[in-house]
Amino acid sequence: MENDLVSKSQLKPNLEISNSWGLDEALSGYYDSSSPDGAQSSAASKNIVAERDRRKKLNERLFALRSVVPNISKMDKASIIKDAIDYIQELHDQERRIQAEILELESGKLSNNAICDSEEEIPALLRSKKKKIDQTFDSGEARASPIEDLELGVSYVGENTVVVSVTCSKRRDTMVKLCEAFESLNLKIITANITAVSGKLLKTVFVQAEEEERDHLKIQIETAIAALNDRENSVSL
Amino acid sequence: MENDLVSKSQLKPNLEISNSWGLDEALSGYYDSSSPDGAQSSAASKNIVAERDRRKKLNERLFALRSVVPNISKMDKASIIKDAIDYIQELHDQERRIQAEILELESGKLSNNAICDSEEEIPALLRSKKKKIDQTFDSGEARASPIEDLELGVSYVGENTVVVSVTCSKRRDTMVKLCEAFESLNLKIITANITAVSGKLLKTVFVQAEEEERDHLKIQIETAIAALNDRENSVSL
DNA sequence: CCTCACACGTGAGTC
DNA sequence: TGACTCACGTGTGAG
Repeated sequence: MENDLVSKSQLKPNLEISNSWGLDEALSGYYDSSSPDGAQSSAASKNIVAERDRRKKLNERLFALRSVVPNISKMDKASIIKDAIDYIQELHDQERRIQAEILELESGKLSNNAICDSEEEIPALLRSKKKKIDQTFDSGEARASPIEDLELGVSYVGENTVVVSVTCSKRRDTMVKLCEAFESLNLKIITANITAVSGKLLKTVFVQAEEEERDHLKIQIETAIAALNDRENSVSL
Repeated sequence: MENDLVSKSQLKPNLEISNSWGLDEALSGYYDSSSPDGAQSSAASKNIVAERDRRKKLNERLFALRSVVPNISKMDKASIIKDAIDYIQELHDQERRIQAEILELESGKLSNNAICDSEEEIPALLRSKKKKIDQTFDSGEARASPIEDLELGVSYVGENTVVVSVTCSKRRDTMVKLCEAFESLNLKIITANITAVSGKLLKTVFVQAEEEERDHLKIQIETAIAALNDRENSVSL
């Protein structure tokens, strides 16, 4: 029997959930309502059908969520949520950049329009990814970055724990930016510590993660920091 | 017994962001694989623990989803997803309008005459949009979470050094806000350290200052943090 | 065989 | 009280 309404039957955006199993009716009328245990089972069956209903509603919502997120990698229940989270964060990022751009366009009104290269901002995340990569590459050479002399170490130390250590030179708001970068990643942070001493800034974060996530984590962090640098460049505060 | 991770936080608006829940996991009992019932229970317990793990992961994801959505009405599992859907759609709408606006601004930039003097250039569209952007942007990634359970200690320790220690509960972006508060004061910071552990946040700052400046410094810091909270509050619709 | 993801029924807890 | 949500353990089917 199909226990699963999400994986196979609803591969397309067709939203007909409908109950592929009609068992609920049979279950409710199955027991005798006159006997005392019948009353019990009646209450129980109500609970059952209510719970079933709740579960169905939750699934409907879940895959309604999937339908508003553009690129869903896997049909996995957890992956759907994860993709939604990533998508929202990307939208947030875009929003940030766009807002900066608008601010510039508004208050700037200067003849210099070099930064806004008339590239449409909203094409979607498919291109935004490309853009991000480009930005990362670009800011790799840019020396005007707010975060300088960056050194990033990501190592697995056992017990599902990855230790991330960052050192960079301390400038104004560097601390803030680093914190922002890490907060934006929604990691499972066990403990974090950041300390500034003699012009340097050291940050150590214990993250709960598998060993296999290490490389991905590192790339994530690099990207987040690069995005910060890029944001800084485009805003040119 | 604790059967649930949400109900407690559901009662009060107090939200534990980081995984206050993910502590227990070390239970993995090994049975002898040679004995038949041992194999049985081993398989069963494996299944159990796997399922439990899956459920936990799903909850974490769900809850991470909640953390990236600004205004969550109810802590309900289904409501979280619903709010996320609404929020994504809202962002989509906004994106669309902003794109139109940027196009308009760019095209108008060439034939500009009186720009940006006021909002007249962008009739009413920008106003609503702008408000929304500010709102979203101001709250950073997500919800408005003021700095709670604040404890502030300022003491002179000799050698022209004042030690400031702050403890508060860790919410989303609390770290960022605290750093912002301190950066805004332009203190002569000798060394600073901030660490997050088990839902709490501890910050220690060594400031070069005279003993007489102590009280003033304390008031300054209190004011800065209060200003952060106020700024957060003023976003309310 | 075993892992993964799921739906299910049930008891416990809340308002 | 009953109408809700939730976590749990279990059975099942796909890969």
